[in-house]
Amino acid sequence: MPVSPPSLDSFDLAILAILQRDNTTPQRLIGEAVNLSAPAVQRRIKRMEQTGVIAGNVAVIEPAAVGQPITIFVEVELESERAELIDAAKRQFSATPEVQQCYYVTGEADFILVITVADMGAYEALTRKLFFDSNNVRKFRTFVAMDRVKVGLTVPLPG
Amino acid sequence: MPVSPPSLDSFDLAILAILQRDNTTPQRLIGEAVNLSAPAVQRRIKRMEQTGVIAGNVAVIEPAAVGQPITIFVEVELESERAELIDAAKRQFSATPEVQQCYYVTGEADFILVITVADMGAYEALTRKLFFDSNNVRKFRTFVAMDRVKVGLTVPLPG
DNA sequence: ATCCCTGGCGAAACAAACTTGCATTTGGGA
DNA sequence: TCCCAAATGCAAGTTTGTTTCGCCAGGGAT
Repeated sequence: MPVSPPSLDSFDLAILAILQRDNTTPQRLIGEAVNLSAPAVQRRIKRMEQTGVIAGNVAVIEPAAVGQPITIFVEVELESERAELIDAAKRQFSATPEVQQCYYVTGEADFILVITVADMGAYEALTRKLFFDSNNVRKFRTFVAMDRVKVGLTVPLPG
Repeated sequence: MPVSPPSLDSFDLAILAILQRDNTTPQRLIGEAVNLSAPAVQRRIKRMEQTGVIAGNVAVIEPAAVGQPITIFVEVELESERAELIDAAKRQFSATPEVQQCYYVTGEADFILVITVADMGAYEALTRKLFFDSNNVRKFRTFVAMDRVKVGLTVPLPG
């Protein structure tokens, strides 16, 4: 929830570059890296958290280690694009834990989903629940990930 | 870098569920939530970090706040699928900062990319660099995200 | 030009969380 | 039953993060 129009200077960007790689970095070290005192770093981080520049602080879990070794992409095309039905789909996808990411897109598809499952049986069950039972899905295309070459939420930062 | 075959019990899973939502949660509170002492929580976290169950701890940055408001999906199809050329593509995509995520997939495409850019001009320049100059890209399909409905790396946890 | 006010910074005191060592308990196997 | 290994809880020590304070620079009004 953004609070005010943030304007980031090069200090903020340098701090973000460190935090999006490892947010357990001590503020003292961040300060040394960007030439600022630790309290100044702390103030900037707090402000960026309040203004929503920093959306969250999370641990990244290896899916394979918790029994979800398969990552699948799905392009979903709806029958009807009525706003009401779009919203219903958004809500359903958001509420499904196996749906790790969901984007509403332009182009030949309406949604793109990133799904994490234990095995293909689980995926098959999920497709039935999400797509066949929906009555508003015209078709969907499945891409199974053989290699998670690059994974993350890292954003390129200017400077 | 996994060290040993990890086996997670329900305590570990409960801890992970908390950390992948907010890894700044004090260990004392985690302990209260899962009925364990703070040091026990700390030991388990450390072990999961060493065994690679926890792949990292990162701050999530709002792309729009740092001048990268556009998210784009790209399906890439190569001319040749020789292993050597596949590897070259993996390396190039990995090394490109705008490529936030890259997966090597089965199906009608070879790669799926998640790209973050400032504007469509930047995307156009990137396509030229990544695809047209490559001489190994048969075609690619672009999907521009209108709504990032659900974003994250959260993994569904049993229990 | 001076005064005042606002915002940011650095230094130090303070509080909280993290880490470590040790005794105890629990569970399995001989 | 006895013993050993692993994990837990407790308590102390250490690091980290947080707050408070005073200082300095920039802007606007008098």
